[in-house]
Amino acid sequence: MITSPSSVRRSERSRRAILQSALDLCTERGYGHVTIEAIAARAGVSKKTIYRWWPSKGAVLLEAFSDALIDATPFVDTGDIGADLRAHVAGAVKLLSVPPFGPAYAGILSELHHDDLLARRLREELVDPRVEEAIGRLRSAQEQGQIPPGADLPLAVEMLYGPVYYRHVLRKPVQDEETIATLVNHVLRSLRAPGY
Amino acid sequence: MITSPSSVRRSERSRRAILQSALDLCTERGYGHVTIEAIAARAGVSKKTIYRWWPSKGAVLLEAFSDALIDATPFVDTGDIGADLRAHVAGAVKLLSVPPFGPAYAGILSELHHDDLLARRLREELVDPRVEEAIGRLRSAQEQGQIPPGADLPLAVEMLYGPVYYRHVLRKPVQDEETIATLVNHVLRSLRAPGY
DNA sequence: AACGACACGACACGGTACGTTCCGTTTCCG
DNA sequence: CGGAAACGGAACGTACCGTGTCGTGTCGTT
Repeated sequence: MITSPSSVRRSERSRRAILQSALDLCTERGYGHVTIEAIAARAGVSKKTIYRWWPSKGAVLLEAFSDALIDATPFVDTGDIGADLRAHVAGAVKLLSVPPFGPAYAGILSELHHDDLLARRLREELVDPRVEEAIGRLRSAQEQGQIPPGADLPLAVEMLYGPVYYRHVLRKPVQDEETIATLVNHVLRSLRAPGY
Repeated sequence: MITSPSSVRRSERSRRAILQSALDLCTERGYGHVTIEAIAARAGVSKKTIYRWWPSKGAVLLEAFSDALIDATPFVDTGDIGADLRAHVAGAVKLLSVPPFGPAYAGILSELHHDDLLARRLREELVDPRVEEAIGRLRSAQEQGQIPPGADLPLAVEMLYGPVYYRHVLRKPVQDEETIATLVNHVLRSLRAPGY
């Protein structure tokens, strides 16, 4: 997320304080009260310093959220694709269910429509790579015979992610473990079943 | 969407001018430039008049968008559930692909995180009723033997809507007809296939 | 060790949109 | 025909935006 100067003289202290302050504000007062001015005040930092390294508050939160999501939803391979997908989706659901990460991601998504740069960054730096990883995990299962050869793996990933994140956008209560398991099972079934 | 006074003396002329101006601004200048002040100026209306009947600009656009979506995606029953679902989803995709409705809906979704009232209204007045209608259409197919008796119909609806709308949020290029057909087929397969 | 470049905190600026209030006018119900 | 209510217009203070300026301090360079 580092933007232009990319200098070695950047203050790591300020960077951490900014990211942490942004998340704290998100927890305590909600995304709507996360403003550049509030972040600067809480972090003991000049607004100029924030604008020097990030183009918007969405970009600040994307950097903070991105690390958390990657940690919370690793792509493991235990050999059981069903169990692995359940654990993966459950990780995302759990992360989204607790402040500041749920509100932070909702807020980031809410900026996309008027912030082309942020939208591109979210896709290129977070969504697309993770979709690729998910496809990779499915392909591995495919090679082990758990998924038929001709299956539409990219579509499968969308059918997994789509409901989870769209529900988050609509602010419906998050799914429980059983719902996740049912979703994963249905997606896998749709790949295995004979053509329509 | 009428809020408090609910008076018969309300100016229908102003109401129409406000809704149309909001959509026009969305088309011409983008959702970001749709402000209460801009709507009022274009509609030749006082800001007070807008605030009297709607709590926010999101509520104004929701009223305008809601009518359009309901018109564009009817739930028909030709007896072929696959064809009907394809037509239904295609209607939604097509509506979202053209201004002002695509940007308008993205903008409405972007307000949900800081506007509890708007979120509730969207769910109660648009999303939930349409989910129910979709379930109803699936149940009809179920009674005709096109879908097994024990199928999880609510989940099926989420698997249909989730990918379409989440892609819209992420601003990925909209799906083509073939992708829609594949999605519908997979969802129907997941209902028909034997348990995992 | 001295220099010079650059990130830093601070503060002030004009601009925009917010949501509210007041006023005088118009419209329509009773 | 009288009065209540919605109306358009204008102005208000507040909040945050993104930018500019300035003096300070801290690093690399020589």
